[in-house]
Amino acid sequence: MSATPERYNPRQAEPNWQKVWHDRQCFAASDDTDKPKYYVLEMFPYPSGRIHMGHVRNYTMGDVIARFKRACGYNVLHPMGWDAFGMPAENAAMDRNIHPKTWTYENIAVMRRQLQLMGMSLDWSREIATCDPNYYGHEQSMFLDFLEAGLIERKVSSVNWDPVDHTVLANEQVIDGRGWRSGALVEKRELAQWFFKISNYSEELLDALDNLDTWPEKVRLMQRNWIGRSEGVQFSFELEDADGNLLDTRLNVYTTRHDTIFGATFCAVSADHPMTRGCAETSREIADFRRECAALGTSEEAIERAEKKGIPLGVYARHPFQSGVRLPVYAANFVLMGYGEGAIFGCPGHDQRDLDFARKYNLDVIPVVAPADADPATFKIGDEAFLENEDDQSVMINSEFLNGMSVADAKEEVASRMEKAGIGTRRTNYRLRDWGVSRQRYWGCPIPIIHCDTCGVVPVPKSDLPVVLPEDVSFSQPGNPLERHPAWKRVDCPTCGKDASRETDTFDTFVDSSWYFARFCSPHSDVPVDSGAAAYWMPVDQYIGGIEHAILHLLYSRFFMRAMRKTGHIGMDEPFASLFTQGMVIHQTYRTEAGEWVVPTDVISGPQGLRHAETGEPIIVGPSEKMSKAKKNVVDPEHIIEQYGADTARWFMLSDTPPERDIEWTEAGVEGAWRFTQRLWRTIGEASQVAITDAPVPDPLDDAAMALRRATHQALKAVSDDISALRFNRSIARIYELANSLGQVLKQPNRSKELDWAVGEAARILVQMFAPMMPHLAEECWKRLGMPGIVAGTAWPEVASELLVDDAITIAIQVNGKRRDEIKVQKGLPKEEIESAVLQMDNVQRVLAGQTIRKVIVVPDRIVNIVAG
RNA sequence: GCGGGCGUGCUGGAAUUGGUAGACAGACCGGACUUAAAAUCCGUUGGGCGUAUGCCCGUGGGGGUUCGAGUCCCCCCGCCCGCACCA
Repeated sequence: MSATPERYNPRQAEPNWQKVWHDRQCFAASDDTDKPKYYVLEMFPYPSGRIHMGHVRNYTMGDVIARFKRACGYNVLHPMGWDAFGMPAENAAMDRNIHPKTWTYENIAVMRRQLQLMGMSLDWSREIATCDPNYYGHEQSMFLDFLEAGLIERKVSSVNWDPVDHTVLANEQVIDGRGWRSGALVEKRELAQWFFKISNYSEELLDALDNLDTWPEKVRLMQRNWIGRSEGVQFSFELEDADGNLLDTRLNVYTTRHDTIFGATFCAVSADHPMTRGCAETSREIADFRRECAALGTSEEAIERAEKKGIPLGVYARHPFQSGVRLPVYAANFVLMGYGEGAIFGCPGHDQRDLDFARKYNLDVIPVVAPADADPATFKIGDEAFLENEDDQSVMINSEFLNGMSVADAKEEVASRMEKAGIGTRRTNYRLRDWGVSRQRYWGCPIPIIHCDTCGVVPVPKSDLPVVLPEDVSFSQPGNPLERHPAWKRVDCPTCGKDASRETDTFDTFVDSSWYFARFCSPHSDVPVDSGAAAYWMPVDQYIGGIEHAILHLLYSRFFMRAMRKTGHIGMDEPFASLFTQGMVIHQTYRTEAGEWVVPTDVISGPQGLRHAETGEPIIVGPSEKMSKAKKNVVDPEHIIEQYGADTARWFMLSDTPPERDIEWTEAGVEGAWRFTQRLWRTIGEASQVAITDAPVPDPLDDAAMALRRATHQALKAVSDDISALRFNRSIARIYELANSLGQVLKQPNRSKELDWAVGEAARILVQMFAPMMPHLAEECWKRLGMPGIVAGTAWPEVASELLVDDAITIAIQVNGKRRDEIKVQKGLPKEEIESAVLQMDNVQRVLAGQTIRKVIVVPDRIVNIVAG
């Protein structure tokens, strides 16, 4: 890749233009509130070490939007920061004996430099890192405000506990019931933890989704399901013992299928239900069963997939409407304590889990809903529960006073009767649970709470904030270093002055990322968010990130805004006006015959197929998967930049594949992008030989000049629309088209003056159009064309709308739906005239020979379809 | 288990949202240039029949609605993702 004068050399050009942009402070967002604002934000990265291709894709998309909007006259905020707390830093500390802080800041330095190499138009003066006390101190202060506002509570919940590492494990860290690092059998353990009361906002968070109409439908649906609103009835059963004696406790259950009450044949309570706990004290079997359930883990998936099991508790529930009918009460592994009342009645005919359970324990299965055309006497349930479909005309059977009713009517009737009898109430229930934010870890934001033997839980006074993490910690022993720190924990109680101890739990890192976007508005303010700056910049106009954050991060952020509003920190509810979720970067996987993963740079193709570059072993190609260190199918962005330049990498990321889909990184694709940068350079070089003038449009224009102008402005319109809609792949196809047209014109000898004028216009607009994608090359080309200033400081060109419509258009002619010919007509020609012209055409006459015309459909400017037979 | 998504040439994808399927790109093959290679330029490429400017088939499979379906509806097949302490 030696630089000849003919070739564009990104290694020289890119650092040069990056310096120019920096010196001119092109990308610093001013707080000039007179200008219309545009806030574009990509999800900030975790500083894991080096940027990866996923970052390149994400940040390139955001940068295209930022540069485009800036050119369109907006005051653009495009900041960057670091989601800098989290477990990998602690893992590094344990594995490599490096302090989490050192590790994190070293990574930040590397990644900041790499992002700068990419030519991102970021406002670095606003950079924040969540592990900086200047950031997390404000987080602590908001926590105290939330606490005072009643948005936070402390309660006990169960976690996966690794008894060897003395740490809580994420579900994904539990593999076959054992801790991923220690291999120890994982226990369920009850811990007192802090919760944000997000469930206070269940209904609001759900309803407000309707207004987020520029979010992907998929994400809104995922959030709706996550919040999980259901309409049902909460009611209580009377309980009796084996001998039929009434007990003094009742069993509360929640159900959405109260219509099936006559099909109930058992009750089931969670293994963590107080009733089960009570029974476990006197029964060894029940205690064992509880232990078995605990080993299942806490994930809903594991619980639902597990074989349905239970154990009788020796008590019976009296049917509310059928005296003498009693239902055995089981503790069961598929009933979740966190949902509803942690207790259900089982109706095996109409719920698959209940049916599986009933079959296992030989319980009765009574069908109570049947298709309208079924015979109630013979309708039976086989291996599949009969579920009511939405449009089903099902009717109630075997249900006394409900017989013959629809499911909806039966629900209504049962709810009313229960309310009248005083045993139940209608209730809207949500699946959304409160957000547990306590983490028993070091590298996170300390929770600003003090525990005092006398005063109990005492908030740290705001004047004592921030509670700063101690740096002199060791990771040589398992467990949380804060727990065993000699001095940090000890503190005087702010209320009574006696010896007390600090909370040693830190926040879930989702707390850090739930408000960083608001902090970017005023990153140096001495309050969490400056209200004036936030009122101007918020909400984020375009948020871009991975689909993996579709639920938690986005839902927590939506909650946080509401909590911040309630405590006076911000004046709006929704953080992200528009959301875009981009796909992953994937790559083929390579293995040796022995099954070892091989990095792509070690694979060479030779006459005998793919071989290992060093050992010569044959290489087996596997499917394309998300780039991961584990499978070694990674390509290092910095390596690509060194080889081809940032513009080529950026261009490749935007070409061909729609941004929401997974993109496959291929060497051939990168080569193609590289060749195109060179082609643009040559084309612009040739165009620069033509005098570029700012003379007005020559009048009249010859046909060739007119055609090129049309192509230019049609491309400009399409590219503008496509960038606005984040359809980068389509805008790139249009740029190729214009580059092709311009290249063709430049090959023509003896061009007219008018055509050369159009060449100048096309070249100038072409450069501006690809500038958001390949900003360095664009600056170099701009200079070559002799244009004043820099592209980054130049307004987006205006579309000459009179050139967008061709006066003659080609429309297809179909006979019986099959295309037979086409006709070129004046745009807007009336139906009748099109019809008569078409019917006279030779091809049409030929195809129609001997047939009767039954109907002629003419859609002006679109199509003609002749129905004949 | 529950919930969601996707399926178009050899490949990535496009299709004005019901109106000429395959834009644009990659790859391959052929040609030009070159001592040669690279680069560049030109051309071919969904399948089948065929002398044809012609016909038939074709958007995972099957059925339906419609003058007209890649697009809308129903059923089926295949692949992928999420499921609350990874971030």
